[in-house]
Amino acid sequence: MTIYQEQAKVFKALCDPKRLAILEQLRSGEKCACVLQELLDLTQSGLSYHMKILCDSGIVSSRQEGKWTHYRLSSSGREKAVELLKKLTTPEAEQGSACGCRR
Amino acid sequence: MTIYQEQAKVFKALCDPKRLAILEQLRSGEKCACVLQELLDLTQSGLSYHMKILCDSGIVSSRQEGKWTHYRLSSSGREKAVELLKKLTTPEAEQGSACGCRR
DNA sequence: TGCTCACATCAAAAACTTTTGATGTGAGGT
DNA sequence: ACCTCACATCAAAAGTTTTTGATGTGAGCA
Repeated sequence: MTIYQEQAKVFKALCDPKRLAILEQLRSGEKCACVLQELLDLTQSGLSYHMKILCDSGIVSSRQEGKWTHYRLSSSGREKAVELLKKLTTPEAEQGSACGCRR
Repeated sequence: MTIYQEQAKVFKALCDPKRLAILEQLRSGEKCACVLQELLDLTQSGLSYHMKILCDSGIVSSRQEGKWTHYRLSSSGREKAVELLKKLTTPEAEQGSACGCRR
């Protein structure tokens, strides 16, 4: 896997409308799989597929409680994603605390 | 087009390895199409296809100079993308300047 | 132990994206 | 006016992702 494919993973997680709808639900707090499935009208295996992609990307984390799986937004995942996005789209000279001084 | 599809557009731009390689080239400064094509060993129509996606997403902007097209990173595009990413992945309660006070 | 429920995994089909090679378009030079 | 160069657009093929329905797995309860 190239570095570009590795970096692309978190953005792939964000580029499907159903996954964005899942994230919107998680913004209001932790939800278990069966609740998400019902709220978003997804099939069971469809939800499972999308949750795997979201968790693998790091922006969602999960917690088991008996038979149930609860999902929530991960703040460390968010921070990593934001940093990566900035890194990929900021000109070299401007990175870090851009100062503009000559030295 | 749903709001989710609209929001997904900027992340779609970021989730292809060739487009990430193009962004990396643009980080060191504006480049014209023919230079990018040569540096990244892409076909002419292939480059054109990817540049359209990058420009449509807002993270790259272009400038004509006679027959040549020059591409560069757009700082407003970057800022919008970062804001959108934060918005999509931050719990409702935490948004804005999170304070934690009771009122 | 055996049953059920919640979720994961699988394989095939459907939907989408990217690549390729051909052709279109418009700026600039002769 | 005509030619060439730089890039855009197109349509078909190749590749990838998503959906679907079936089956697997492991926790908890009778």
